[in-house]
Amino acid sequence: MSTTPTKPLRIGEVAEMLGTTPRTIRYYEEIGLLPDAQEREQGKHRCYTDTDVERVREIMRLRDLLGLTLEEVSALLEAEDARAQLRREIRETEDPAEIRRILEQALGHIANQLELVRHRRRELEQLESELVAKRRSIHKRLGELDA
Amino acid sequence: MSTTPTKPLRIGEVAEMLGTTPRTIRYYEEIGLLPDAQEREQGKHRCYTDTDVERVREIMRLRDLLGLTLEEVSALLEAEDARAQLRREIRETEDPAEIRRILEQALGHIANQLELVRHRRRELEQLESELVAKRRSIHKRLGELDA
DNA sequence: CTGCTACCTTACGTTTACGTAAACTTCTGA
DNA sequence: TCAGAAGTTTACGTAAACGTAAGGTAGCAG
Repeated sequence: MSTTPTKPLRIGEVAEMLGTTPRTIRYYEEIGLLPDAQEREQGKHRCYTDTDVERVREIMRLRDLLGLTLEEVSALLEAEDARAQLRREIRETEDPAEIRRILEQALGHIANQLELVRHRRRELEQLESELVAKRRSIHKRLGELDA
Repeated sequence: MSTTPTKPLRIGEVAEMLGTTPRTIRYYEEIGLLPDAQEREQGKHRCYTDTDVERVREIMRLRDLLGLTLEEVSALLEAEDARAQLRREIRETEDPAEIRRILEQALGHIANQLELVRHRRRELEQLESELVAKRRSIHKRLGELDA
């Protein structure tokens, strides 16, 4: 997945890629949504991998599409965190029971997200069909106007 | 306003029906999203018809599902406003050309809303399928763990 | 080395969408 | 009629999610 050693990105580049601002990314780091990348020394420039970029994109998507607060996003993203942790632990041939526990936990978090997403989608579909009905009604009246 | 003479509701009832607060409804009125119902005299209680309730519900839905600001909602709801205006004008057997103009305008606003809704829905579906993929991947790894 | 640009930290400012409090009034059931 | 619940106006408060400005630094091109 992240096995491709891509050139590290600076905060401005990441921001532009995602249609946001450096301030927003720093803010996410500030509130703990993003890890202080690469144990940076004070004053040094932040640099990001494309895995980091994906995480920011995911944050913004959950925020926008589900209308979650950043705190709620933080809770939901525990699944990603668990998977990341898993990748680290797997390298050390960890106890299979522990691996199973982590996987099952991630599964639970993903189920939560899916529930939210599907609920939202149903609501949107409802709204969409109401709009279509309205449009049809108007078209009908326009037709009657011609008669 | 509506043809069914339902018992007028007070602000607290409306709020509870919609899972919100009186303050929110007053706020919507304050910023012009809701008309100051029924040319109320200073200090008298507000009262609402079920048409009014529907409007508030619609506002909240657009706000939540599409993530719009109240100002943006206001712009989108011009379609409803046009339809309401239409109903008034139709009673006075207005010029058919004018009616057609209003209808076509409402049609445009509804098309706007539909575009927004559909775009959102597609994004949600994308997110949903990614989640399903992740889940499948985890299940697969759990299966391998058993082997 | 020099200069320029993007970045860093700190800290206060801003907008949206209400929450909350106070002092008073309108309604409604007994 | 009258008490108490619910409503009204006015006005200040607030939380989330950044924006913005100031004063200094890192990093790279030449």
